Amino acid sequence: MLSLKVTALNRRTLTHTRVSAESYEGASLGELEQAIMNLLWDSTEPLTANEVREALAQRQDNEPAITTVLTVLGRLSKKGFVTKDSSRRPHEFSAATSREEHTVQLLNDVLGSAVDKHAVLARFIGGIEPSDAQHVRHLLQSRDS
Amino acid sequence: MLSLKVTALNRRTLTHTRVSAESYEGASLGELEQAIMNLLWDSTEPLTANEVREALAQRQDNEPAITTVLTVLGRLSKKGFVTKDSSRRPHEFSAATSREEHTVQLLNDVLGSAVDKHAVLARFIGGIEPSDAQHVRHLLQSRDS
DNA sequence: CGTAATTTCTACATTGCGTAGAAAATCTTG
DNA sequence: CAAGATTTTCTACGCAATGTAGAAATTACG
Repeated sequence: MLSLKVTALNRRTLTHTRVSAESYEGASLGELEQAIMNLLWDSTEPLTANEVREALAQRQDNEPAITTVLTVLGRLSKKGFVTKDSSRRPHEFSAATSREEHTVQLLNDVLGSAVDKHAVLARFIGGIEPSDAQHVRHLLQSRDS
Repeated sequence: MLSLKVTALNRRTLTHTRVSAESYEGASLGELEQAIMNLLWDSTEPLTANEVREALAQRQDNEPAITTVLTVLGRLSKKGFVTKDSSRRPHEFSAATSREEHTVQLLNDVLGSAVDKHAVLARFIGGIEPSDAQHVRHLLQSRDS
């Protein structure tokens, strides 16, 4: 997505124009970013920076400074993963998309990058657990047909 | 490098349960890394660094210095994506796994990181193209028949 | 208004990748 | 075998992303 256009410029700009290649990388998050997204996904309500911070501490991870939490939340906002409600006083943050949607996005990005989609699907389907296979069968039945 | 030791100490402080969606990040490659992997995947024979370099030039991409190619090949080796045959004089490099295997690995990593696998599969299957759905149907039939 | 909470701004350290020169190892050839 | 050519390793830089947080600005509250 974002990465593709820059690639073209890369030829001229030449050296030192670092670009994250694969589209699914754009969706890959750092450790703290991921941890925070998990909190937001797990919460039905939006969370404030302080609530996030406390939740992180509770989880026995580290307890980052509140500014750290805000910085990361800001970056996640900029990336479109988080929505910020600045109208409320302690600003409230929530996940922009559901966890499943996000995961599906990753799956589609990966599959979309496949040269031979059929071959990939073949191996993928061939390798999933029986219960999952059964599940997929049902899904396909109740799909469009 | 000096930094390595320090890094280890810092890591200890930050230690997270590096489980979650971490794994597929290890499989994400930079632009040049990806380009080189594609060359190796496209080639039936192992390639030398110079062959890789020339192929990159041919593809109208840039023509990196041979040392650059070797550096990247070395990194890919270290990551396990590339196998190096040092017994032959210009060392020969080949992809450690097939492109499909690699893609499937990515898919499984993503799916493995899913909290609610069924929900993810539901959305995923629900969203694929009809032709792919058909393909998956066939795959499932001939699966554990 | 003044203090406390909150948010933004700025900045530093580390890491991964693209990049490649310098130096070392190895090969080729006369 | 020596000297040049080729190949490989070592070292290092620039830059972007991320984790980290202090300083400063903003806003809320008594």
